[in-house]
Amino acid sequence: MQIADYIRSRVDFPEEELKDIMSYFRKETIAKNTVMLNEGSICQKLYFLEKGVGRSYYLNKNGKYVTQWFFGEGNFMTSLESFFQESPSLSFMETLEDSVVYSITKENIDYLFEKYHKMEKFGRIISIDMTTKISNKLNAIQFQTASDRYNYMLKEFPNISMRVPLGDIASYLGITQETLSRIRKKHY
Amino acid sequence: MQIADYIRSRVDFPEEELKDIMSYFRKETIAKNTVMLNEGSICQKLYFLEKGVGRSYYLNKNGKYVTQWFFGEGNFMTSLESFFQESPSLSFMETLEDSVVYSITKENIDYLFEKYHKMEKFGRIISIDMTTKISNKLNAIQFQTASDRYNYMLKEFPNISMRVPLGDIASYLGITQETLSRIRKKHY
DNA sequence: TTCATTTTTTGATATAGGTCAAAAATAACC
DNA sequence: GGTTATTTTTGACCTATATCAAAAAATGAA
Repeated sequence: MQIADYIRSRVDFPEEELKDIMSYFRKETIAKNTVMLNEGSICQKLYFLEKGVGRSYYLNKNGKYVTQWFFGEGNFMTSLESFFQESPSLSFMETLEDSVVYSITKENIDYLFEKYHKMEKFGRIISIDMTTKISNKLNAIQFQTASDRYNYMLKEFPNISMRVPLGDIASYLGITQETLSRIRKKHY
Repeated sequence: MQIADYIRSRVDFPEEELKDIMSYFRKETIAKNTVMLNEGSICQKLYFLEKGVGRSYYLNKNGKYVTQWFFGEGNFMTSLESFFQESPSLSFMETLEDSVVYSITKENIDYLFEKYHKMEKFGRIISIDMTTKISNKLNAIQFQTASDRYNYMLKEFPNISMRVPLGDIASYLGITQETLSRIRKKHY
């Protein structure tokens, strides 16, 4: 999915505004397993993932890496609070495949928010979408068995579940990798 | 906390804009244990809770009511997707105490979003805040023991934890009420 | 106040999923 | 292509928390 199409699908910008907005995004290619953001540093960019997969994760108090979120094609990828509040990130962010992204800086997106009323609207709509998605995860995690959680994963990230390490998925779902392995076996 | 102060704290509206915005909110008093939104119906209003406590909850597939979120004084209260996407709500919403709220309709808030660029900004900021909060809950729930979860609850909702039924908190935290009761006992 | 209802606590037992350890299967690299 | 490193699977055992049941405490209505 192209970023322009994605934006258009959410807010009907006049074409010349969209063109201007697009000019602030920079295309980048990022190799597999590149850590794009470290814990403690401030997230400098908002990425739109055109191709590839990424995840955010953090180091929990038992010294284990826990996946917080997966990012697939056609989605924005960032550490939301760190980027928007310019605060030290609590999590890491990395690519899990060679990826093609479009990135924009905080400065530029703020400029666009100021410049275009519709850009703010776009920001609001995207944020509400994100809230809904996280809320879905929460509902899945909170009261469901390990195997229900895996079904949620398959539904929410249909084309990611088979492309990323099992351990990353297990920690995302709050179960151990051994348990996930056994679930997959039953699942055939 | 007054709603005007809350809005001011997030975005610096010119006073006359704020005044106009305020005029679209209607003060309401809602008695304890009033169901404000039913599962399946479309959430008609966004509420700002000036006084009282509320919660949203849903009926899970085992026929149990599960608290999804608590709303305390000085916060907005709504079913986000239902209100903004005008879709049937997946959850119920109720007051847990006699409450004083300021409400606004979807139609009016959309009008204000269109009218004031800064209103869109306010909407965006609020949504990001909400995402952060949900994300905090998720991190607490996902990998922590029952007792850690209760500590999260105390921290996130300091002045709510002692005002609402134990069973409502237990389901919010994804544990049984018996377990929560035992935790509270140890807690001294 | 008293009685009925709801909520919370306590006790006994069961179980889903965790932990630890090692084997098997894949993937990465010279 | 063979060797090493990484990831996944399998097995045996354990523990935190669920479940079920019933007593105690708190709340509310008349």
